[in-house]
Amino acid sequence: MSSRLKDVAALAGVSIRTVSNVVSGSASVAEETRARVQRALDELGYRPNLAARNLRAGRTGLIGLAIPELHSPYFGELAGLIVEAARQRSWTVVIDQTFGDPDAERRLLDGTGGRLVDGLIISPWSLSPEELTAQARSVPVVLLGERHPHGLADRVAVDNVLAADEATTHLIGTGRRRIAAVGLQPHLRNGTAHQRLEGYRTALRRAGIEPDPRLERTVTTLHRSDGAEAMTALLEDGVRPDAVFAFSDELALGALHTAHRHGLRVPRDLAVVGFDGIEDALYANPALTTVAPDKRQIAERALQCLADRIYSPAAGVPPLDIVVPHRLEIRASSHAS
Amino acid sequence: MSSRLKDVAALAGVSIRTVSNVVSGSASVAEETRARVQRALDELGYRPNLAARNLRAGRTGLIGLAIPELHSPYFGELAGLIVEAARQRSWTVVIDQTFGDPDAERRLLDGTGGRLVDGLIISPWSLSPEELTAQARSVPVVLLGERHPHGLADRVAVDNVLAADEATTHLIGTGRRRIAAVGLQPHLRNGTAHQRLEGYRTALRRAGIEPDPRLERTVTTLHRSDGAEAMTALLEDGVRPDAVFAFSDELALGALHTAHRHGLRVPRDLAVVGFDGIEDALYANPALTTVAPDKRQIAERALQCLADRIYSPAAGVPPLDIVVPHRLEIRASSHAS
DNA sequence: ATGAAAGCGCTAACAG
DNA sequence: CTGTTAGCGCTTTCAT
Repeated sequence: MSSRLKDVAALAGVSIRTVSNVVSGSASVAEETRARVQRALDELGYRPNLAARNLRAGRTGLIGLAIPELHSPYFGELAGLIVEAARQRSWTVVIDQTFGDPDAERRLLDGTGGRLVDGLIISPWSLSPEELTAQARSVPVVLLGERHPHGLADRVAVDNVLAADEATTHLIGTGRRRIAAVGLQPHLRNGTAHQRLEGYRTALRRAGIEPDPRLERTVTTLHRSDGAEAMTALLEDGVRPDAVFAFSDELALGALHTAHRHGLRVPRDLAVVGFDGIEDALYANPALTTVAPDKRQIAERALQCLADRIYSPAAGVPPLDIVVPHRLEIRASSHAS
Repeated sequence: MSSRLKDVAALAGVSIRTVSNVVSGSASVAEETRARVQRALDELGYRPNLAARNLRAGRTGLIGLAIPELHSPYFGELAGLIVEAARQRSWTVVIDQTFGDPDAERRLLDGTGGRLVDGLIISPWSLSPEELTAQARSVPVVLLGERHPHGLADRVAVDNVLAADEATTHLIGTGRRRIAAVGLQPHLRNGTAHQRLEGYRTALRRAGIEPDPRLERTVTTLHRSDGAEAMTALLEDGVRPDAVFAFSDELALGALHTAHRHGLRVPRDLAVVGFDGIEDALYANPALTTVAPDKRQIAERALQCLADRIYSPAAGVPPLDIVVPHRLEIRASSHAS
């Protein structure tokens, strides 16, 4: 088995306390003693037991990251940035995938299953803002994406309404009139898709175009296959879109794929715009125009919020609602036809 | 602050022991007592302190997953599967990104920084097999991908030589003769790229084609941008490839992108095959042929190895070298020209 | 069926 | 500068 401070102390012929001091480097230790202890440390291959340290400290140095799924590019990229931002603050990240299961989201929020992490970053899919509010919270929480009406937790997100408006306005500016919206998710309580729809409709109306319900398409998930199916349905239903605004890049890539299969030329016959700014979008053929949230800043701000809550004294600070900037990356898929 | 067993016991008027029994549901408790304790539990919103439980148990229920980067699709997909497979075994995953830094890989393997996880799954990039062997190990380790010559840790991987041979043979079968290999990484000690190169050359020679060094291309990383650059270089160097076998799907997608830009038609003018079986490949335009490792099985087997090492009594079992199946997914990007 | 108490490995307050 | 010891919150052995 692995050795403990006691073993090292015995071997070096000093007290446990001295070994602890050498390990932590905190208090000063006589040079000769330190050398002897260090030798014992090396000989036994001592590794501190973090469970014990955590119990003692009352903190674990772990933060939870709860996202719907790790395999989708958006969440993969975001998770990578969060893990890195956490590491810079000497935190370690434990990852939970909720797959949009409302029970899983609830369980993580209310801490059933035990208190392990010092804080939680969660990107909720299935819980409504009201339910998010209702959940008891055992540690500081940061919400990604979802709005939190009564402000009981910090929140970091882009302005979805504005971003969708900009994307749609851009399409209108390239001469498109029959712009489909792909990505409605009425089965989820989550408000993100709704906000993007709102921005889309607002932009249309501003341009004097009345939103056509047949151009607004529901999807089950945000994956490429859903985008491909929605595109197929749009083409088969004969609603003749001249552009697609997809609520995720994956949906957009699926739509692009179907468009190619049907012999449509992008952007000549059909313009396509996505949302998320994933790496794939840049290398798609043609390169995909996308609304790119500043993911690095999302990660950074979320961790900053957690750090403030965890380390700062009182719980006096009111919940923050942090709006992170986004950029409309215009690429070949939405050039003028 | 959060409440402890002691607080609940005091409120319910029972001993700590009884509360613990109710929480764990292990020993039998009188129905009336249980109800009273449960009420106290609910009232105080008791959440077990996992650090304490871990210290007591001598295990943390955490396993480490160390991968070069989370944002790349292959590792994102793999990490998602591993997190899910771990959850089914009641383990939680903490993620480390090494970015291929040899020091980071060493540190994780030898447990410097303390013992937190019960086991470690690591996908090494920069350490040579020899170095991997030399590292002291504080917990069971499973290596993904890299061969471990002296067999001091379990290893799970596809047969890279065979898989590369198959991919190359497939390209030869479509009539290609000038097949470029993109993805050599001589600056890394890791042997994966070398194995794929070996399979590639073997297939060429079997078909009577002498490998042309000018068709073998080095990359810095396995990202799309590297694939795009390598493709540009291939075209500018005038070596006129009629096919590209890329050692990752990302490289292949980058190459595909560049090919399109240069007006080449895939697969007519150029066939492209990737490696990894990522989701993007299926939705690329044209859909990308790829060597797809059974990632679910990689995750499953890796966790099985850890479980055996962690729970099984003696360390008698010799290290396993598990070869996971792969499939050559033939798609439009490599159809006959 | 329940209570009392030891002890997991570590840090830090207290003593010397 | 270094030794002794309490105690973090939990599980479990030993008693009752």
